[in-house]
Amino acid sequence: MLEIAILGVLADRDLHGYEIRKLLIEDGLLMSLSFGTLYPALARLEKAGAIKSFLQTPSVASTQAASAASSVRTPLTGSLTGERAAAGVFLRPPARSTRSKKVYKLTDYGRELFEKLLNDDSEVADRRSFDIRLAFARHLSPAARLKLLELRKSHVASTLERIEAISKQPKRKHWKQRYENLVIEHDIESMQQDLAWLDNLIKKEKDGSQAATGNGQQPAEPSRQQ
Amino acid sequence: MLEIAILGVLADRDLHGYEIRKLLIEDGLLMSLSFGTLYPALARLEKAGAIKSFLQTPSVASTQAASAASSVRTPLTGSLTGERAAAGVFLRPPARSTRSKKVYKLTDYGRELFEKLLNDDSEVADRRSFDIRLAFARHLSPAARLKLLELRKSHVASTLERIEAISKQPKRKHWKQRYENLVIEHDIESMQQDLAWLDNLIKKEKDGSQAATGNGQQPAEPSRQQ
DNA sequence: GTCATCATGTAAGCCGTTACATGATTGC
DNA sequence: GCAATCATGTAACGGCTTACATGATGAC
Repeated sequence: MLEIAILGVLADRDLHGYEIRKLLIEDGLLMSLSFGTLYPALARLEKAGAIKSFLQTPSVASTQAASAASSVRTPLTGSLTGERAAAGVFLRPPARSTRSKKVYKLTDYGRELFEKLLNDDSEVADRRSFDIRLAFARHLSPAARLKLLELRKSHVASTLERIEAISKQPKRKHWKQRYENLVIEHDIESMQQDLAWLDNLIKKEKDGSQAATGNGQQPAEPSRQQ
Repeated sequence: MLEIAILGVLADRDLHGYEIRKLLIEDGLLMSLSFGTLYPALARLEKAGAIKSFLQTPSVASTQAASAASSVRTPLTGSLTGERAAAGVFLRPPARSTRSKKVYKLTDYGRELFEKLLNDDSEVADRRSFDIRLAFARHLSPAARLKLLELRKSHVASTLERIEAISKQPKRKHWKQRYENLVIEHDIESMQQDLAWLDNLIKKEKDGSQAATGNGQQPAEPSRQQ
């Protein structure tokens, strides 16, 4: 889930860890994200070959970056600090911080993986997962988008049915006042709202899709990038 | 969180693990609960002295049970187990299965712990935790109940504000169409609904409380039942 | 000079899951 | 006889959190 989010933001542009977290949180995609989760996740993704890091110092750009990425832990001492000192004088780059950062870039495999994860419908059950996938839905084909929404809808619908069945259990009849019931009734309301929202999205999606196939526009995937 | 749920159902009656799970799920308190979570949790609670198990076999009752429980902690009343033994013989217990089960009983300490956890307001942030505590709210004093609701309300309200701020970010303006926005707008709607629900509950709670102090009725804890 | 923010990590631990192991009893 | 359900557990692992360790830089 975190993986998708990371790959998703890196699909638009290269970022370092700290920035990724900031973006994910400030844009409302994740309510919170600790460094203790993020950095190991980045390490895992890099190890898997989905992303590749390069050190970014004010002057040194991406050519050297490749070499830095190879070593497990580059001694970023002596020469580097020297370069930085020199560079600081001339460039005064991203406004702030000359400190070396590890900037991550999506690899080809990473792009593949992103698409795969985005299309993997096994996790519609979890709202958080679904939300993140929907947030990146512009990277999906209209058909895949519709499938995502329909799947989520059917999941919510069946959960709703299950809970409605519970709330109608005979023993609940004389529990009307109990707090248990308040919770369940609230759950039901929430799901009904979710369902209505999904229905609405599905409708819009179908309209849009129709329009697109109708007039040759392409609202598909690559149109968004920068 | 699981702990509260377990203690909560055991507050009403003695149950064995399998039954606890069934109850918790069938009553809609938990969407799912695996044995791999439940049994270790029961073991932890017993080790902590909050619950105490005794073996229940169709005829042979708890004289042996006491020894089976081994007691890391307080050796509970012998008289209690005696009563059980007698009951087992006469009552022809739960109709089914002669297989030995470990029936759990809340200890005095367990009742204390339950109350403490129920009154511990540190976890209003998580809806699941809040829901479970609300479901057992009949065990709380009217004042504590109100506090629980108010705290949850203030949490949801501040989260809502945060997200509304995000959705109003200038950069979002020209993102109207983006899927990120759909997700956020949906979050906002959900929270608004939650807030309205909470407001309603709080109002009802206050009315009930007022009525009680006003006319001498006591809608405190036991009045709610049935 | 000190505090907030930027920046990257590690370690310990909680909470939960699935999968595995085991076996009795009931209903068909 | 066979499948479903009852019943209790263990092992391995996943995902996330907090707390810790470290240090540079910018703002006041």
